[in-house]
Amino acid sequence: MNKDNNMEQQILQCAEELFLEKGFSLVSTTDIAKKAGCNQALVHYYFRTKENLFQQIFQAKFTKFLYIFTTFDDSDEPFTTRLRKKIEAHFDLLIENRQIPFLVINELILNEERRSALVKNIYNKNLEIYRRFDHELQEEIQKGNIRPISTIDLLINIVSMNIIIFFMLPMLESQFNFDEEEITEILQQRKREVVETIMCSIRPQNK
Amino acid sequence: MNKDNNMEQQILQCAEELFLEKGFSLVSTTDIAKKAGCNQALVHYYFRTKENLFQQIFQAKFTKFLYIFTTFDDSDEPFTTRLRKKIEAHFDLLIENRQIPFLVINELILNEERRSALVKNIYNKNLEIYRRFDHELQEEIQKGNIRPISTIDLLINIVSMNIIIFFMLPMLESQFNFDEEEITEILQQRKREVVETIMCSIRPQNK
DNA sequence: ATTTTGTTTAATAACCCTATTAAATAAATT
DNA sequence: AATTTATTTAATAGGGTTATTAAACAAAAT
Repeated sequence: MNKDNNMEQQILQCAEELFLEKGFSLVSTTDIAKKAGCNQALVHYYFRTKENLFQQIFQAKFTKFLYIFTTFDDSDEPFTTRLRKKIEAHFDLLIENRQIPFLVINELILNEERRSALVKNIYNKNLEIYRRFDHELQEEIQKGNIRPISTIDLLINIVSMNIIIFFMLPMLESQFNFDEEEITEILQQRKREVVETIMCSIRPQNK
Repeated sequence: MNKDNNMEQQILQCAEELFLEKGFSLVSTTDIAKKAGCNQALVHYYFRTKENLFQQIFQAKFTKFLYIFTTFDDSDEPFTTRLRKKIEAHFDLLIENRQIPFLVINELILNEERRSALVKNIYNKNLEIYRRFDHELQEEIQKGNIRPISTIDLLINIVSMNIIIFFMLPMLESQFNFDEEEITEILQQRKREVVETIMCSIRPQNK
């Protein structure tokens, strides 16, 4: 409703918030219109279908969700230092977008078509990055700096431990009544613990 | 529709399958009736409301989901052996109920009332078990057998790594076309990896 | 100033949803 | 056999949903 911020943007913005909160199916175009302050038909005028609108939002969120698979730091710091930073960066990204894990898991499980489209997309785009990481990791294992582990298992471990706390946030907020400050602290602590757990878990056996 | 298996059971059974597959809101009482082979009104006759029907199913699933929080093995094996077994038992339970993680996460995030009711219930029922586990773990840490870690972080790590693969199953099945046998193998391998990761992650620093 | 284009709304078609009602059928009890 | 009770169905109220349409309004271009 800002003067040069047009209604199309407003709708997109409101839809994003609602979808993140409740997922695709629990948000109606009427809800979106109400929040954006416009007529329900306008949502369809700009985006034609609800599915369309959702796609535009979901794609970007999914990339963030898989950050750990889709970025590569080629500075000359040691591997473990870079890995640690990558885990932290992923976690920080999720802190800024706390509902992403819920949205992604939810829609990916529920909607076969979405799954199919996204997986292919991401897979093709990031294969090269994955290969470089894979190569580096297996080299470190060869050198005996890291215990043997498959690249995919390690990445899955990281993603899983990074996202889990965000599934628990609604509980911490509404059941245990933590306030925003406490939640921030819990998240920071959890981040440290994930990094610690991962780093410990890849130490070679004989060291 | 079996002769002594009455329709009430049939409805419950079908509802369970559908809820596990799609969650509460994407399953209608009409869907349930169709699957059970009866009139839609009958679902309401036996269970009055859809919410009611769902509750009966969800409660049991939730307990399984938190198995790791709600069981205690007091055999005289060493702590780490029992921990390993507990992780495996939890994972095996999820193998038998693969959609539980999705259902639980989904409904717990979406529905404040469900959350509230269940959390209190579980919390009260299992506080004693949690305390015993906590006591044992911290004792092992004192003895230097395990690196310092909070009990809750350890349990969260286990749950998170145990459940994540079940979020990925739909993708493995429909996108990468793994068949049932391959999935079984993937799950077994993932179980081993989780156990390995956890056991490695709690080794004391100096060993 | 008027036409053209873009934005927004009210109205509505064509669904699907839960829950209830009364009526029909089947089973159990007297 | 007749009556009571339990099971099942058809019909429907009252609500919500997406998407489209035609009409109203505003802005830009001629």
